[in-house]
Amino acid sequence: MPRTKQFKIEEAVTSAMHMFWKHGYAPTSMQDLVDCMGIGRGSIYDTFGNKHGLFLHALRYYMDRCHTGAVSMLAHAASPLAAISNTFENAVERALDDTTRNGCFLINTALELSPHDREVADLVTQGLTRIENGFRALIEQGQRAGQIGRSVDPDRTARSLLGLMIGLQVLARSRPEESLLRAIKHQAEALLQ
Amino acid sequence: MPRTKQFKIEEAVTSAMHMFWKHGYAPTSMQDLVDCMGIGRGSIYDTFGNKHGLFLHALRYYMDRCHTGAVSMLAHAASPLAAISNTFENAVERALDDTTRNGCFLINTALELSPHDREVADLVTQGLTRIENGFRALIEQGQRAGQIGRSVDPDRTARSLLGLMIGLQVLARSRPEESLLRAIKHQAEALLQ
DNA sequence: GGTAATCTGGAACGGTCGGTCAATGGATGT
DNA sequence: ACATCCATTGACCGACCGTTCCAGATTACC
Repeated sequence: MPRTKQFKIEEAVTSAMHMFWKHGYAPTSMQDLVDCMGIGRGSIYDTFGNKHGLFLHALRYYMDRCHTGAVSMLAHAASPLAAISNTFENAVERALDDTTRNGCFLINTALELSPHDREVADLVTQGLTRIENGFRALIEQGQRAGQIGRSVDPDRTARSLLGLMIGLQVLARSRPEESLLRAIKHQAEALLQ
Repeated sequence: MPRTKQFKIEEAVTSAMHMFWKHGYAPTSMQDLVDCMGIGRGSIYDTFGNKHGLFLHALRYYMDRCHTGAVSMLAHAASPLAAISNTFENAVERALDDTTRNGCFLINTALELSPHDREVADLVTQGLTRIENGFRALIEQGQRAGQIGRSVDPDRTARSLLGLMIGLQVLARSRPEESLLRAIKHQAEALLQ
């Protein structure tokens, strides 16, 4: 009966995500989004409600993508310790390759919108907690495997790793010098001795 | 001959700084600034050129204030080790008191504008470098005083402390839970053993 | 092929944006 | 007292904001 959607929602959200990721929420105009998503204004409003709704979709999509990416990376890692190390190594390499200095969409959003936007803040908290819990689980696995010392406190160390990862992502966007990023990665590994 | 300025530039910049600090650059409108600074639009443009110029003034003012604050704090600290510990403790306490979740203006700005604004990026780099150098100097002082072990690498540890401090400030704005902030502070101290 | 349902792109909306400017006001030197 | 000159103000500007709406195109079912 009805005409079917002409665009792939996922592709549209992906384009919007990259736009918001690079420029942030406020500086991205609906016209920017119309241009980069390749669909009309009406279609955007019909599908996502408004700019804020579209942003939430983009952020959720980013978080899902990161989550599945992390899960598959973890599955291929040689050990829990290697998984953590790889996570930081990936972040460093992405930061050095990334000439557009995008950093991490979740963390960019945490600073821009968390204090003023409840819905976004909830998503951000959920995302950060997931990272923290991932680190903790890996530490505990590593300890059970005898690869990480029992003297390492899983709670506290997971939180410290989260702190270091956030610092890394902020520097990736604002001061992406290799020596700086590598020092932080090295420190993350040192916490697990 | 001429009429003298009716408002104190420093007070006006202070008001603007708090506005930008809380809301960021883009979401702060000139009308917001006119309202909070208590002077007319024309006076703002005469004195600071434009919105961007005013922002640079506000950021420079913030950095100077932080710098002098840090210097006086350091002068009163019992030791280099205590100075670093106090720096983190202050950050934690400010984050817990700060119900408006402002975080650190420099770091908020690093994420919002550094990739897209050369002048701001230069200021941010300078600010971050100053923090890093401050940590390194304190570590070296602590080592000379025999309070910090020789096994601590000043370069790498200063960079790690910078990473942890950034993480702390991001979390202050996005997820200010005491246990989280305290874990990071604790880790900062642990790096100096 | 008719028809109903939906998608689509763009014109148009009121509001707000950053920025300008002419008129007013007030302090100083004569 | 007056002339001078700058600070100050707020009305005003064109541009752009997010959002709405609609006319026309397209599709799936009868």
